[in-house]
Amino acid sequence: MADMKSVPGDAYLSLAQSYGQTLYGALRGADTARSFAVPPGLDFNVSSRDKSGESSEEQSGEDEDSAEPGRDNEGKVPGRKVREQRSLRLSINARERRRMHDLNDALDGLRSVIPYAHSPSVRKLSKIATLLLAKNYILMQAQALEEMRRLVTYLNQGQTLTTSLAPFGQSSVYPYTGTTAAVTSEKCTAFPGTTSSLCKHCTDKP
DNA sequence: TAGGCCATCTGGTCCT
DNA sequence: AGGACCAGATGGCCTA
Repeated sequence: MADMKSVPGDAYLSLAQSYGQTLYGALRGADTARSFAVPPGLDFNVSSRDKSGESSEEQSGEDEDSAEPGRDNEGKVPGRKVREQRSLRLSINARERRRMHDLNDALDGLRSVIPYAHSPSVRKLSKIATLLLAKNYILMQAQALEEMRRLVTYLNQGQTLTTSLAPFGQSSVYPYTGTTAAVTSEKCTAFPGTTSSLCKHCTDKP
């Protein structure tokens, strides 16, 4: 929570812009549809009520009335306050639901850009796996970028590779060992279709 | 059947 | 006051 609050305004804006692209996006696969499906047991509060809007909320208010037959001095509709509270609660619930759907849309967007097998036969990444994989992917990209920078610097120092070039990272002239290129071909065991260098399970192995 | 994952509800807190 | 965010609780679904 503190982390969220500490995000600089500009960063938050840029995040929000990309976030808005996925907001209410039309791309909702089968998995997403499953995620949005309302559990049968929650139908009372969610699906039927949200679809019919306010009228259904009033119906729940009437339920409250029957349970609470008291009448105030002003002759107001019995349980009106209860009904208002119920209505407020339902609107808060709907807002929270929408927020979580937006969060899931963002996670889907994240899944779509990190390298793992996106075929239907492969199980969708869990939320935690998505975040961990994304973090490792970012770290790996940063490492690769740094390595490329060092290579460019090295080449700019006047060294010419006159001899036949060995595959990247295995050159006898280039002093830095290519870790990323070598590792990325290995497959992860925890997340099928993913390279092991992205997976904490694999990278943590001794 | 236990455990993992998920969606939803709910009450609390903070911010505008 | 209303909205956003968060965390805990709860129950459903799926898989090993």
